[in-house]
Amino acid sequence: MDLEKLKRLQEKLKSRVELKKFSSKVRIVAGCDSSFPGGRTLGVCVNISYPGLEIIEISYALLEMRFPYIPTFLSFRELPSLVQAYRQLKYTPDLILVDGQGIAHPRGLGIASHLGVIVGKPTIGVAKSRLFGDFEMSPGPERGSFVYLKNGKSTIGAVLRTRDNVKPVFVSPGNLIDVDSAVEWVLKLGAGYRLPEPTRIADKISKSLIK
DNA sequence: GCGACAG
DNA sequence: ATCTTGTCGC
Repeated sequence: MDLEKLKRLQEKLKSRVELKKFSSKVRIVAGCDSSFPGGRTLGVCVNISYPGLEIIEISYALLEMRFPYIPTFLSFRELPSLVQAYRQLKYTPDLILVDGQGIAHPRGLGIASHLGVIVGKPTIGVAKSRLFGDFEMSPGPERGSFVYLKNGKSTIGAVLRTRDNVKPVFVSPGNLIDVDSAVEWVLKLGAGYRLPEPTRIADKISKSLIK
């Protein structure tokens, strides 16, 4: 594998990322996540209703693993199965949440942005830990408080508390949405857990599907 | 050279 | 991510 070549591909795709206010009507939100049973990759996409937050449909794809885990190159490992699973969905979601970073990435193209560019839909990255970006202090202890993630002078995401006194998550826009709308929607899609329902359920299904 | 480093 | 049981706390 030629990482320098992949870096150039990421930089090229980054130019197709568009950050804008998100104000579409939302009826369906997809959650995407993957797991690695044996030497393979299991990509899972779940369509959830909004505001009901009920499961509408589930799709998945199991492929041979072609790429190792290398920080900042996560999408080359997880996207093949995720994109295939996404394309098998019967309904097109209005918004997609992905387990990982959006633009909060060294080259501005985390897995949520990469997927967003490929499918041309609004995406949000929700990660359980930090990859890139700086923040002065941690957010307040109560659900809803957050601090912005910065890259120099530009805002690239937020460290958001989704539950009282629980470790915050890292939210960043993937494509066709901005930081504030991303934070707003992650909170709207939450229901008492650290992770928003789309990603939490996708992760849950991904793990139980292995059995 | 050293430290950081999504899942 | 994955390997893995019970256990402390709200």
